Amino acid sequence: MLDLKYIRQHPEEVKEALIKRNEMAPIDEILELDERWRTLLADVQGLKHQRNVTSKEISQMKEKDQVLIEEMRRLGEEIKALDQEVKSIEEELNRLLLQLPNLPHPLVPVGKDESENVIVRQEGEPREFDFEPLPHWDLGPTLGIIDFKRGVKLSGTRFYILQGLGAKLQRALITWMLDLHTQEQDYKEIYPPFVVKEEIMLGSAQLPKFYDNLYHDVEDDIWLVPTAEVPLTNLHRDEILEPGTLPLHYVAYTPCFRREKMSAGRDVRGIKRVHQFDKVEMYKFTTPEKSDSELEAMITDAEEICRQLGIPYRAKQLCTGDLGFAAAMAYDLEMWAPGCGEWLEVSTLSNCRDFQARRANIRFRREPGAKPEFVHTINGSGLALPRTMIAILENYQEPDGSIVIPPVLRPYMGGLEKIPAHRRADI
RNA sequence: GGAGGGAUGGCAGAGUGGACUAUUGCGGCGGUCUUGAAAACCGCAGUGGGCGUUAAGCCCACCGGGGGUUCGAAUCCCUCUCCCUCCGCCA
Repeated sequence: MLDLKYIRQHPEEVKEALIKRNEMAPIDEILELDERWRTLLADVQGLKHQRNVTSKEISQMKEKDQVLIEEMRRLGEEIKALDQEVKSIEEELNRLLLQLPNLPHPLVPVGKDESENVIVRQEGEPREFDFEPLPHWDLGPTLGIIDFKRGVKLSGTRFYILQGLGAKLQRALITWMLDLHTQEQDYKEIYPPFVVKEEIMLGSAQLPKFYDNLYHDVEDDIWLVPTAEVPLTNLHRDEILEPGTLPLHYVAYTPCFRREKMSAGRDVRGIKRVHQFDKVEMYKFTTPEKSDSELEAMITDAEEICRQLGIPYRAKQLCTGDLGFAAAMAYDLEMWAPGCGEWLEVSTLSNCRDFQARRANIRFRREPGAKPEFVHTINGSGLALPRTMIAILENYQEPDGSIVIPPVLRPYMGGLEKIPAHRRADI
């Protein structure tokens, strides 16, 4: 959420920044409401002051003045009416503010859409194949490690089953990534709930805008997380962190649930875009002046996963037109997948600055007794599992159809070096 | 799921309609004393918002959330959430 006071004081700057994101923001409407709100608020506060003073006078009278009390009763009614009006303006104002995306960081390249993102780095040479590399949607079923049909049978389109060494490979990846982030890097592991309350979705800015993309249980009014970013953002909700607490680095493995209503018809084959997937997510709470460098550090941490897996990848800085709703600055990491022939987005790393902190009311003090300030928050995948699996299967495939297991994962696979090509007859 | 008890400031814990401008203790900050520290003593305190130039200052709101009664609510009523105890069920 943007700061209403900031919008009030810098309306033109806010408008221009949002135009860079291709946003039609109702800034004028907000300013108008704000004006009315402040006028009414001043009025009603004056009346309340009068009531407070007079009530005190009444309390000190030996003989109650019935005329005065009657007058106060009418004042009370007037206050109640005005209060309601103030509240309804606040609600409208809040509704509009919750729909405004974050302002782009001044250093973000201006661009209309993803075609204007900037490749900032590329590492690892795409492997030369002396045979035609297969896409994972062929490899998986042939190897007997992905079962699309039974996934659909159980849960419908865009669900799948991992089995045997496929399931084990994913589990190995999760454990290895968590170990890397917690042991070689400085993240604290969190096991959060996978369902959360509505206000938690509002706090990390999934709601109200992405309502269509979330699974919601109406009976208990509870929401399935689309990413661990949601519970992690809200870990310190409504807290004031004491001096010296920041930065905080967290990492969590969770399944992620997405309805993908907005992507109907896109990426329908394979496991690139599915309703349920696993992800290891990094998250940081920092001071405002450190958030830029902490984002850079997190990108390096995510790249380390790509590097150690030995998969060619590139880092892209997102232009203003492609930034996520809550992000002020963001980078994508993409792994090369030779089978389906595309760069797969395996991580988006974003600095949200104080946007989520303001929504979730997460603050810190610089010094004991100092005024609380909003923290900055940073999130990034490290990494999303299905796409990492795709990249491994497609990059490490052999002519005989087997898959070489990346060396870093072998200790997590019981020393296994290959997923063999032959499959068991009963599956 | 059933029955009962709770929620007050950083923490503990009083307060059952007007002196609450929330008692007190601990902790915190500043000071006095001291070579220094402790102790003792004195003083200051939270959060959000409006007005005001970004100052001084004035004002409003906040005792788990929301609503109500009243001239006036931490206090009375309704409702929701969460916590605790016991019972039932359960991996």
